[in-house]
Amino acid sequence: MVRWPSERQWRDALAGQGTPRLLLVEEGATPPDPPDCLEDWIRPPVAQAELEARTEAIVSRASLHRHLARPELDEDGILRFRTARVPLAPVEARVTAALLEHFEAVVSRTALTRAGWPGEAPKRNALDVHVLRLRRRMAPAGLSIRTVRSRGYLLEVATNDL
Amino acid sequence: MVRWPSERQWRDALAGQGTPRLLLVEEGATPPDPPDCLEDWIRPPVAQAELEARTEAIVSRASLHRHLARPELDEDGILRFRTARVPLAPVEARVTAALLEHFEAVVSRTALTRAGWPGEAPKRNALDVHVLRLRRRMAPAGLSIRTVRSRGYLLEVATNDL
DNA sequence: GTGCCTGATTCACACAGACGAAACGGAATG
DNA sequence: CATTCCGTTTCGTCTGTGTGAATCAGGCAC
Repeated sequence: MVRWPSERQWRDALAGQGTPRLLLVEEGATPPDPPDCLEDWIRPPVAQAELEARTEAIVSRASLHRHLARPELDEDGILRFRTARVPLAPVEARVTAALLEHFEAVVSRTALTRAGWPGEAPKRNALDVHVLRLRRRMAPAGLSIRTVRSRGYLLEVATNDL
Repeated sequence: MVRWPSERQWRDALAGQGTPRLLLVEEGATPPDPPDCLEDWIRPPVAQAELEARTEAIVSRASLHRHLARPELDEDGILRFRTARVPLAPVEARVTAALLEHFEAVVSRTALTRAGWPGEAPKRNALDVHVLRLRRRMAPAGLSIRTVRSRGYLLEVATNDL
């Protein structure tokens, strides 16, 4: 539940990660063009029943929309998740493929290194840097890479905690 | 625009064929669970602006939902997409045809080159320039060509990000 | 706790290669 | 003719990738 337009930033963030949202359109403002099917709006004041009905409706639509529940990577290095398409560079694509083979599970640094550089591996830091870059690329698509110290990394759907 | 629940049957029919619809929920009735993303409802009386905004929103969602609605290119080199018609020059038309065969997927530069110049290919930059020109032509029609570095290009529906 | 070691994060930089854009001139079209 | 089409050259920009160094963070020894 987001105020519009005063909380526009938050709304964009939610939209980016595919979370359903209900906008409370403030006096005089006009509702924005919805970026997906998981957005609705109301103009307060409004009856409790109306609010509940609309909430239910978007949630219901959300469940219809769970097509790509897990990210997929095609052979051309395009990562698809929900409605997002993220093009990945060659090294990043290979590393990501390794992470996807164990989605939501830990993959060791050595495994990622082998995946990313089939020939000879560069210095240790190269992998770190690629993980950093991957994180930035995937963030808008609602994915995140979590560090498991001294064990490896883990690819997961971004959560909403701050 | 359908009354609910008195015209339930009609609504079901529209839903069945995937037509966008706006329900006018009658006094005392509760809006139904939406069967898809192309349905919304309002409870009269309602302001004209509100009505227009909601109509626009479903239509906009409808266009997002046309994964199946792709641009088409006829044999005279006219590209059609959503009401727009864009005439293409011969080379551009062949390149575009190749892009359309893999709509929303990557097509390599070499594949595009083969498509555009069945005989002998010109220099590397010729393709770049044609892509540039194509981009300018298609932009008004709501299409865009995305670069996937070192892999090729990808034709997609233009998004409205900033 | 304090201090230290090690692993992780992040930045800034260097470079090569891939792309993009503009401008030019000639050929084709109507 | 006036346009449109099309290939080339040139040059500037952006991206992918690896490296080194500074900073941060967790955990262990004391």
